[in-house]
Amino acid sequence: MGNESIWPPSADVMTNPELACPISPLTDIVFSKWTTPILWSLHTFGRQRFVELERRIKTITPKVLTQRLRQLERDGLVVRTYHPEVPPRVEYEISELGRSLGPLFAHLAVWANTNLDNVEQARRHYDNAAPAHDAR
Amino acid sequence: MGNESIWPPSADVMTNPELACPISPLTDIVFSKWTTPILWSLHTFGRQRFVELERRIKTITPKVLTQRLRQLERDGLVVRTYHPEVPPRVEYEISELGRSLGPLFAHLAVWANTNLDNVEQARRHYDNAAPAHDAR
DNA sequence: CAGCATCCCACGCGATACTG
DNA sequence: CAGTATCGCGTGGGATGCTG
Repeated sequence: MGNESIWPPSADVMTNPELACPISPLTDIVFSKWTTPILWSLHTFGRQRFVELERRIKTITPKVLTQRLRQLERDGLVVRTYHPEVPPRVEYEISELGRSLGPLFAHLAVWANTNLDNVEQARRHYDNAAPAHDAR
Repeated sequence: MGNESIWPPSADVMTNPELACPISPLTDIVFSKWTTPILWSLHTFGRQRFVELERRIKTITPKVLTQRLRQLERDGLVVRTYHPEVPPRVEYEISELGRSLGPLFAHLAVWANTNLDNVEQARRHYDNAAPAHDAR
C-alpha cells in the first residue's frame, strides 16, 4: 500500500503557491450546489429519467437540474442517453469516472454521520456565548 | 472490517427523503468557497496569524478571509486566539474537529490527483464535439 | 416528457477606504 | 496588525411560461 506523502504535503507545496490546496478544484466539480444529491441519487438508485431525479430531489427546479446535469455530463461524471420517442425519454446514469467517487462519498458520509452533531453543538455554543468576537 | 452499509445506503433512504444524500450538508460547512484552502493551510502549516493566511492564499481579500474564518470558528473547525498586544495579534489554528478532516482531505487529494486529468479531458471532448446537446 | 427562454432577485464576492 | 464599513456588481438560483 503505497501512495505516501500526500499527507503531509511535500516541500513543493511550501514554496509553489500553485500547488497549494489540491482539493479546491473539486469544489466546483463535485461540490457545487445540488451536485451531491444528484450524484448520490444516480449512484444509489442507478439510471434514472429526468423526471425521476426531479421528483427525488424534490425542491430542485427543472432549470437548475438541467444546468447541473449538463455540467456533470461535461465533466464526464454523468452519461446522458437520449431516446427519440414520443414522448421523449432521457436517461441519466453515473459514469465510470463518477462511480470512482463512491468510496469518497462513503468516507464523507461517515464523517457527516459522526461529526455533524459536533458542528451543530459548536454553533449553538458560539451563538449564545459570543455577542462580539472578543476573546474573553 | 466494520462500518458496512453506509454504501450502498439502507432501505430507509429509499422511502425517507430526509435521509437522502447525507453529505450535502457538508457542502456549506467545509466546501464553501475559500474554506478548503484555509483549512488546508491551517492543517498543513499549523497555527498562523491572520496576515500569514492572507499572504498564503494570496488572492483572497481580508473581508472574505474574515468571513470564512468566522464561519469556520462558529462551526468549531478553527480556533481563534486573540492576544491583546500592540500591535494586536490573532492566531488561528485548526481544532480537533477540523483535524478529523485530515484523512478525508487526503482521500480527496488522491482522487483529485488521479482523476482531474480525466475531467479536463472530458470537458475538451464535450466542448468540441457537442454544439448542441443532441445525442447523435 | 424534457427541456429552453425570460425575468427577477438575493447573496457572495471584490474593491476601496477607514479604524483601534 | 487585524480587522470593519460601504458600495457595487456579477453569478446563480427561483418562478413562470412556452415548445417539440
